[in-house]
Amino acid sequence: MEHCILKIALDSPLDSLFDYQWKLQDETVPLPRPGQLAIVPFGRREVVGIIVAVSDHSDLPAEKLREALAVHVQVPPLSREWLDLCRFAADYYHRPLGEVAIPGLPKNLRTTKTTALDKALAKLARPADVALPRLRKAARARGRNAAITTPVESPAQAEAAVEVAEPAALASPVFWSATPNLNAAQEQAVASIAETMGFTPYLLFGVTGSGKTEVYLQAAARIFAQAHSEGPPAQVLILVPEINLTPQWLANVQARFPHLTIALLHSGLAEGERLTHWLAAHYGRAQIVLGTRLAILASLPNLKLIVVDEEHDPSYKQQEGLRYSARDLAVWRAHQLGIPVVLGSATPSLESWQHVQSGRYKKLELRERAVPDAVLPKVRMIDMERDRPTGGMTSSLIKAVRLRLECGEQSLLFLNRRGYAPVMACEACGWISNCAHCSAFMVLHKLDRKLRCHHCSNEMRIPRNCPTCGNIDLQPIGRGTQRVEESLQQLFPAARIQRIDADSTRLKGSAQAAFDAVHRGEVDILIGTQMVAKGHDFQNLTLVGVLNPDTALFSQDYRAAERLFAQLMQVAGRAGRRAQKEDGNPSEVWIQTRYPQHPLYAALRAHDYERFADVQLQDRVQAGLPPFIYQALMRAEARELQTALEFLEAARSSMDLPPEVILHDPIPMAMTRVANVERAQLLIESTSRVALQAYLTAWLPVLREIKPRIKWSLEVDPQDI
DNA sequence: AGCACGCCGACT
DNA sequence: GTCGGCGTGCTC
Repeated sequence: MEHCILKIALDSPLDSLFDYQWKLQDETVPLPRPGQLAIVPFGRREVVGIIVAVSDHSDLPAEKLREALAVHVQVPPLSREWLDLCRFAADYYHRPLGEVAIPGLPKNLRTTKTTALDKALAKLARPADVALPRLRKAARARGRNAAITTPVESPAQAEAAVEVAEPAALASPVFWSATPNLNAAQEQAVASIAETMGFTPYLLFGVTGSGKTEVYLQAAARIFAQAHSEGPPAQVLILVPEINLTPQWLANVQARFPHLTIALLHSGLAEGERLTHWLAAHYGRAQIVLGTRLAILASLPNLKLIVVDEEHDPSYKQQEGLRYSARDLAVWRAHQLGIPVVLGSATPSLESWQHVQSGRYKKLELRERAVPDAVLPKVRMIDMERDRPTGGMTSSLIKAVRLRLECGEQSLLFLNRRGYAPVMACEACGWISNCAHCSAFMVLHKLDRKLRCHHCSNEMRIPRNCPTCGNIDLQPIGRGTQRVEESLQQLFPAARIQRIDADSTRLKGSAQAAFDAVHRGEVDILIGTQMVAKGHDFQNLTLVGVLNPDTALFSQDYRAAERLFAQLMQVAGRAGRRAQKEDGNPSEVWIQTRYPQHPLYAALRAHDYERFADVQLQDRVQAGLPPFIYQALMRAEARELQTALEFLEAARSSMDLPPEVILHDPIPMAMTRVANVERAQLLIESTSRVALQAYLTAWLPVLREIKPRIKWSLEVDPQDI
């Protein structure tokens, strides 16, 4: 045999593998192996693909086959398990394997040039005492948001780890620093996780401050210790919802495991760092991999535990391209490997809560706050009908902030709307600042003196007078964080006010700088969007004010209430993280609302997630909504709305329906037009996940034949409908 | 998705 | 006369 056939997955929407020839050389050159990367000609360009199989025949005529150009022998092959994970995700979300497997790899591995790869491999091979100071320095410069690898190996071992696929065993035992005592519930949770034999999904349910992090870390420590006596060092994957949370997590993890190599994987890394960290995980050298949702697709040869912190968080769902749920893939991956997975939350997703009810997930509950004497903040409603707000703030809330200022304690004001004002309007003629390209308003950004559409790149200078009637008295309507910041400056001229939202943190590192300022006590009043609500551990923060949560109460989106409850519980959790000072004020959460009696707020006031969840689940059963039904959503877009609707109509009638599957009417999307494209959607539902999947599998090839061809996509388990 | 080919409008 | 608009066709 002179040639063999490589079956290769490429990052292309074509749903197939591609066959290439590979010339067999003498015995000294090993045969390509599945999981290796290969450079191949594809059309007129050269791309990197993954060898999925090595075979001796192809179904294609020989003249169509081209030769693979090279195989990446520097990098050990991706494992069978990793390829199976990608294959599962590809099948489940109905995308080609290559579109799942390739984009998850660091860019520097996907180029035909190997200079960056060689550099990274050299870095990994370099003796620890040379590489480390440079990484440390870079990390410090970047506010600890960078690469921190702390190898324990001798130079020789580091070399070995780079050259062979299998990681070298650690010579030294696994250390971890002295740990705080656990309370009984924590101890039991740690024991359950660490003693797990085989696949077990756990829901770690506990309010903010109940010590979930401690449970993850000590469970990890025990798993490291067990693995150490058995074989290669174990790896633990920790997923967090936001990039901004990784520095705080990194500091925690490093303090606990100062001798272990930690890899970070999130989209904020520079490409070089990304490659180094990815390789550290791939070689099994990084024992702790900390990252955002994309880290779920990392190569982890010795994975023994997966943690998904704040598992309810919507950011675990990718909202473009391959629309996967990192949390769901985490559970699948744990199942595949026969290992425990811990989903942690104070406000679990209703999906996970339902899995607990049905016995599929095991609940581990932390009822007390772990810090002795820390008490749950008191939640109060401010009736906005009685106490009319000025500048977005009621007099009660202003008074509360002033009290905290006088005590030298920090306040957080939460408003999930960035910009100065969401709309600008002319009171004389009724003109409003509609975007010319989207069905949305242009948002007023006063500092930039711009009206800006948050959905397309459309910007314009704030008009001096009304574009239709010439009236010079244009008014901002409603308020965003910038406007509240302005009011606060007037109300509290001596206070140090910090705004944290997507606009104020656009520059790299600025978010971290802002959070650091808060931690150092250089900020009195913090105003922010959901960016500040998640996970940050503010020690001196004792007041949380929620300015305007009501809009979500009556939303068309059936998940809005669930999201609002989680968000409010989470932002409430920012208050009173530490033990209450003897002479201090109790931590408080003030919620401005026009519906103080609403059941959602009643549950919140009682810190009663369970009651809230049970009521929601009952509603969902009765209404036939997830998690009791499975959904997929097809979206189509075109210049004309009619074209998109007609396409979906054709799609709907293109195939006979099995009895368990329902197709709804095609409808325009809630935001019909974005950047001059009209969008419509078609909802597919079934009481059976298997029936839904089978239908989609059969349906997709039919859809690809529908003419005229327009842009469309399919999302499984959509979050926003 | 890229990338090229291919056939019709405003410019050096 | 050409630069370039995006329709459609192909990629082992």
